Amino acid sequence: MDFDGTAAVFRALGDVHRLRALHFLATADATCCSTGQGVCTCDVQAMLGLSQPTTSHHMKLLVEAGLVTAQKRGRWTYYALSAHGLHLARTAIGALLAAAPHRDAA
Amino acid sequence: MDFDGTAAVFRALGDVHRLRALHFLATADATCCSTGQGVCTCDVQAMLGLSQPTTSHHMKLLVEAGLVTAQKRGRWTYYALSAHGLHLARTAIGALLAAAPHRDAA
DNA sequence: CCGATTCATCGAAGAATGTCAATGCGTTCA
DNA sequence: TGAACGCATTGACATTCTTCGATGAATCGG
Repeated sequence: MDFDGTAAVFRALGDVHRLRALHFLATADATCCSTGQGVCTCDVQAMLGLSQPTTSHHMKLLVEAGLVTAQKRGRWTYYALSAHGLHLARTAIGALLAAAPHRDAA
Repeated sequence: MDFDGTAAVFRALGDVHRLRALHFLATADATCCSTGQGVCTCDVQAMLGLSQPTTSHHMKLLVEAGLVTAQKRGRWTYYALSAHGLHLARTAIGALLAAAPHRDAA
């Protein structure tokens, strides 16, 4: 098991703003930014209410963790969820959950 | 969605030593410590190679995150996985993964 | 071209985290 | 009762993280 890589993914998930950004990417339709082509940095920034550099920093961390893909098109950078890091996380959680006492599985 | 609680769980998961401790709890048989009654702090400490206070600190964080239960029996504190936090984490991952593009072309 | 726009990077300040040595607390055993 | 044991807490320190303002790089419109 790749503890270092898995811990890095969880560390990226362990921030409220990043978690909110991921949830936003999961539920946003394409008609957000002025372009209507996807979710760009300014959309995430407006949703989070953080400064632009901070938003950019968080998105970079998510990309590095393999949770998000970034695609630069013209002036805008569009983000989308990536299954890479999410799979890593789910595998680890699943392995632990399989060994956990599933008594009150609520 | 409870972003704060979920982020707290992920933050607890985002450390190599804590991840290793969880994996240890998931795979350890009861014949570890001198007592043979379960996994105690000294077992985790020996496995991690950290100091006793640091180990205790990590285990406390895991308990607070709902990932581990602690039971004090005599002189020893026995730990076990808890489904509580793990379910929170899996639900969040599942929601994101359901919205992620699941074409594993790469 | 020139200005405006979108975003990334840099530098710094404050907060949070990981770590250990020293100490305290409860339990067990002689 | 006293000594040893297992563990939690405290205090301190170094590292990392979060955040922002200022600045730089690339792109589009006029």
